[in-house]
Amino acid sequence: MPLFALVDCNNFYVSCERVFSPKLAGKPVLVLGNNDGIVVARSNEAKALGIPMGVPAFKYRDLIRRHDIQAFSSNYALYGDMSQRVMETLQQFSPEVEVYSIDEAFLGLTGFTHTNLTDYGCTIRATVKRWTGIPVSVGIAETKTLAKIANHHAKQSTESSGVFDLTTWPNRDTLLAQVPVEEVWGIGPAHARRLSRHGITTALALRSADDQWIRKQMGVVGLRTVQELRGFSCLPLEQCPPPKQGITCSRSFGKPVTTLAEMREAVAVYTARAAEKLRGEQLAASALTVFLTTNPFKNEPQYSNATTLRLPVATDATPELLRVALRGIEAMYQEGFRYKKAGVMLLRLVPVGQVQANLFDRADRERSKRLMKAIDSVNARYGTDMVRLAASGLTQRWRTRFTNRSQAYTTNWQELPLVNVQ
DNA sequence: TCTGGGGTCCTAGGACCC
DNA sequence: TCTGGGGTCCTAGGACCC
Repeated sequence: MPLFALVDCNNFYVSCERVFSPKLAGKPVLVLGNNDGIVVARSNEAKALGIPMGVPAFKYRDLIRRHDIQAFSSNYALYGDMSQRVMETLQQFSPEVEVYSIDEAFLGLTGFTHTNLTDYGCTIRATVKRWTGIPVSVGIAETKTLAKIANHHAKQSTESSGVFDLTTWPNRDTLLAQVPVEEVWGIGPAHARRLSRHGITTALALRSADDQWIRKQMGVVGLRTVQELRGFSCLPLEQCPPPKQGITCSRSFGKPVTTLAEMREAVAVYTARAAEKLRGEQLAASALTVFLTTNPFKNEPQYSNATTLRLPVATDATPELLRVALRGIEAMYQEGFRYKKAGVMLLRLVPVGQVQANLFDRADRERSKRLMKAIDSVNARYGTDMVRLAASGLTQRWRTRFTNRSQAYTTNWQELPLVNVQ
């Protein structure tokens, strides 16, 4: 029988901040997303004060002040590095580890029959905490979907102390009856609404749903979820991540954009950023999508559009991608709207070494490769956008605001934490 | 003033092929 | 009155995830 553990970091971004600011322990803490706009992580204390996930921070400004809640800008350099430390620590506990997201990993425990799995989970938890400072929860079950539920239970219940083994739990049905259907992995708002209209409101009810009906309503994905709830594993461990299919860079604007000149600048900045990521992954793009949209939350004229364009030859050079992206945005841009967001997606990615040449290709690819390499290394050393194309403009407008970002404690020599020794 | 960003997979339908 | 069947590829849209 297959067996899985889901190891999930508790309030991950907040926990990363706390590792380097221990005085935040026990206090309400938030981490905010792009331009400090919305809440992307909350400590338990902040959850208890009633701050939901994903809400705009400005709506809770009074509450934040009243309870002296610490609100950090997000610091992805720090979170990415801390994540890597956690994932490396987990490697020793199983030969099969799937890094599922920045703060979660599935461990294959199939064959660990002579181990007390609850004890094992406690060892994992204690080791990760000691080595990285990050608290985690561990859920163990026969399928990934059930391991998710077990993990959720481990986090919520006080007596499970962060580890929960569903395989030895005597009254599974009682537990599944307490899990709302929308909390099941793979059931989003749309499915949850449809299911509840048919009286299916808990994980237990979903488990006993009719296969034909599920197949028709929710496709094969939904059917897999139901089978997984029944204990039949349909979702295997994916140990080597599949190659990336697309690279996106998009942003909401701090202030609405109302001119084509500004829109061109924004698109130029996003294209440059996406192209940088592309080169970092040693990939080239053969197609590109640009999109723009107005603010759907506002009661004003709405317009959104997207264009996909092909590159004659797959490329990773910013100037080439930029020419195409600007052509796309100019074709779509309509005067008279207040634009809220735009973005660029690089698609049909191929490894740089395997680019198919084109008979009519006139570009000097060697030269542009050297140019891109020079720009990337200058920017890596002296800071983002130190060197950039003129189309990106001279203002700082398109840079994300971080009013309260912590230091890159673990990835930048200039920002190492200092310790006073008496 | 202020409502995220970056992904994946599946399905249906159209175009096209023999 | 009769108007194929089977296959592939591509795209757009919808659903989900963290």
